[in-house]
Amino acid sequence: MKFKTELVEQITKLSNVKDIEHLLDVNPPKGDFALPCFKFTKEFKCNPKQAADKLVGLLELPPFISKIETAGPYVNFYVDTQAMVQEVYAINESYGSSDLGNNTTVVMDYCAVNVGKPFGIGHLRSTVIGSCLDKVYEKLGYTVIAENYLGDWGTQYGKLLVAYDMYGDADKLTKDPIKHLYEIYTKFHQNETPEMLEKARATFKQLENGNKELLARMNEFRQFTMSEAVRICQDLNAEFDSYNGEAFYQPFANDAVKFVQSKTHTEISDGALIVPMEPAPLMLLKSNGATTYHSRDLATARYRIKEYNADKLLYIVGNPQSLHFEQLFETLSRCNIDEKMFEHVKFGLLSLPDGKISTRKGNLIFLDDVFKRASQKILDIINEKNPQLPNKENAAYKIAVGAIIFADLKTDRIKDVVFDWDTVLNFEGETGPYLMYTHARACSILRSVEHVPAVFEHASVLEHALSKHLLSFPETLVQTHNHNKPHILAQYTIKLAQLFNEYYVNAKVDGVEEQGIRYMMVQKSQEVLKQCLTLLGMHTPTEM
RNA sequence: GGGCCCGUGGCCUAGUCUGGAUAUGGCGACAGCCUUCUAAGCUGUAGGUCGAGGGUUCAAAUCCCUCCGGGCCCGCCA
Repeated sequence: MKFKTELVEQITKLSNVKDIEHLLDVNPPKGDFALPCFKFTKEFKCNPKQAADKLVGLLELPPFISKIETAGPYVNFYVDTQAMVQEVYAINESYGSSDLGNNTTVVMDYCAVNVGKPFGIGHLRSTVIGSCLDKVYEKLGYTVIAENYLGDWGTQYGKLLVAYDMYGDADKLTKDPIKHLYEIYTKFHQNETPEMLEKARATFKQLENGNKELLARMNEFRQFTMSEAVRICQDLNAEFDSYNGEAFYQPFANDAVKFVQSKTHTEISDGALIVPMEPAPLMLLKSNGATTYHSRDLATARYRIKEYNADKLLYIVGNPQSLHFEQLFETLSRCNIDEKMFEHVKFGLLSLPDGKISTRKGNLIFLDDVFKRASQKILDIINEKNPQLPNKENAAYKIAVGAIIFADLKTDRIKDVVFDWDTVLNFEGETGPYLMYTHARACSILRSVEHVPAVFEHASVLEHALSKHLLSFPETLVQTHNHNKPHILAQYTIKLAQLFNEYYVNAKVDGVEEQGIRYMMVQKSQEVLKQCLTLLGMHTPTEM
């Protein structure tokens, strides 16, 4: 915010105290900005309270400061409401955009669906976090390449192929492919014997050796999986530039192994080729010579840097894989690739009230079912509150998706989440529907009230907090980007909605003297709210 | 045995990076507010040893150490 920047500049001039920008409290108990003066005592040779008084005397006040006062060791600054409202007036559809990214290219790896497995609520986290960061980075001037790194290689696909041989049904496969594959895969695990496992390994080996029949079948499974993923991701407003997965990168794996061998020390351990490191070595090749998850990831990283000209790679993958990525990044670093290029954007585990989710156990919750139940409940609410709303089913679905996305993005991604239907089906308070409803309310005013020019002299205390918050949107985006944490934006959006609703009930727009300025505040609030929702991957209904 | 993460009112949660004034909101509970732009809203009340102990500091939810509780991970799955 320009007010903060200018104030920091003025304060910085007065002493050698460093980093005033961080010292300045932007959300103090009194005023708009507050400066604690403890750090000035040495230079000013006095106590903190006297330092505060001295600073007030020395400071050349910028014109937008309407009041300044000391409170013990603090200096409190009050920003003139009218000055802020004038800044708000300048908000437009490119508000918050910047060239921070300077067109550097970031490859984001998220969603990562597995062939033959349904899109469960577990994949949701990666997808919504990744998609939000994708959009925020784009807005900040980065070129983002989103890759849905398909899980389609490894022994588990030997299992899937064997399972299909044993339990597969062509009719069921055409009717509901993903459910059927999931069924037979679960059945395989329930009945698994050492012989079956051996057969799965052998089958995968044949797949690796290029068995045409098996490859064709895998390809068929892959197509089914992808079309389902594309459909769900579309609903979630997540778009991918590539669906290259493990099978795609597999052919580059041996080259990657040679590359690592040429750059850094490797060892043979129990017949496997490893890069030794603490606390655990990274395995490049299994004792039978087969490539590993790690060698494919090394190949993938090299490919992305070379073919996509990536300057940065973000892996939006769950917490449990932390060690995997530490090992991967350490190895790349030993190969003289700058470690700073890589970041594991990790997130907490999603579990059910009765424990872990596992494809093998078959207790997965299908995302479609969550959408369905949430839509139904929202449809009931619409029928009760606004039965004449056009296209109700469609509206309910979009609101439901927004509710589910927001529930996930609202809290720090690092925290584990226990899936709970009551929470998911609550649409009041800090929820997606609350935000969308707030947006619809704003749109409703803009539709029904006449637009008249804003008179800045009508600015009052009512506009103060809302204006200040609107003006901190650009910093919020930068912070969201700095930490790769969508909840920073989500929390900002909640606060915006709260302030707007407060404004809504206290500042009537239609037919009052202040109509112009209030209409403008509603318009700008709606604009920023719309941007927030869009960046979070949610819809922006104009009525609901 | 080793490593990583989390712990904030009954429940969920912001703030921890970068120490600063009476710790942020929500759910649930209770009490109010629709003849006026959408009540999926707004206002108020009750509810807190910020897991525990020690240390650093003028100042600790925030930094350091120890411990406790929970989760996750530690080569031939990915």
